Amino acid sequence: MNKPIKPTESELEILAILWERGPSTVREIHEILERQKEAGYTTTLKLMQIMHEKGLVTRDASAKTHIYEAAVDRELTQRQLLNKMIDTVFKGSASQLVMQALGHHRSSPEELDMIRQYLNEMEKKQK
Amino acid sequence: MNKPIKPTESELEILAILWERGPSTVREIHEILERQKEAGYTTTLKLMQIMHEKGLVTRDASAKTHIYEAAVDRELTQRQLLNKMIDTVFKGSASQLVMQALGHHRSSPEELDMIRQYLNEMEKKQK
DNA sequence: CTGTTTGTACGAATATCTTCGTAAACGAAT
DNA sequence: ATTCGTTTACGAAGATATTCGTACAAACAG
Repeated sequence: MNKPIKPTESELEILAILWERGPSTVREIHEILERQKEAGYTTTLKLMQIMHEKGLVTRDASAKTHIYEAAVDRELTQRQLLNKMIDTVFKGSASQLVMQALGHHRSSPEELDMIRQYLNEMEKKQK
Repeated sequence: MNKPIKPTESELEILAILWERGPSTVREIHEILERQKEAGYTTTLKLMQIMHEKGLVTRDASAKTHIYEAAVDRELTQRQLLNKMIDTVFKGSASQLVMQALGHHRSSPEELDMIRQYLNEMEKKQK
């Protein structure tokens, strides 16, 4: 079993931005981060340096302004976080999580259709 | 907006047990906890005392052996954790979370049926 | 070249979480 | 009453996360 990726709250916020934008400078990340929460520039910098030490991001330091990129796979991270959550908070029942998620995060009919399709495919494959 | 419930990892594990068992003593919780992870008794005790300070649990201290009970609603907590996760890690798309959850946490056909039913009901109500 | 801006590095203060040792209180058994 | 096992209270150490000030380097403007 691979060691689980366990980013902290703050690290996750940065990862999310990196996943969305692709390779970015500290300043770019910082500016987006600032919209969501109060933060000093060096704070963001330090966080990203730590993430680099931990291997959560890679960086290109060839130019003066370094460019950071997510080093952990988005889907893999999502999956790990979800599984942990299912285990602890939903006593192992994924469907309970699914219903809870759908119940309170108003989804469009299109999204619901997509999920329905997905369900059908899953059932086919299971045979 | 109510202040979000933000239990730590360890606190969540304890809450999960309390939700499952209902009111319990420290020893009862500790014994279950021990099956999942290494932990000293006083460690569990301290955690639950802190949770009491934070208002995550209530306790009946009338007898020598105190009895603890979850003070935060299970569904509400689940919802808040999920919403946060959807926002940060799934860029706001609940359906993406749903598919990710279903895809990797093999669910039984019964569970899938339950979800399908749930989807239908949701769509009806939305009209 | 000199001063200003923009960036990284580093270290330290602070906060929060986790763990556990030790002591005191209590009840039950001898 | 003394002892023994169980429980709570308290405090502190260790680990991890968060925040930011300061120093130094590079690029840039004049």
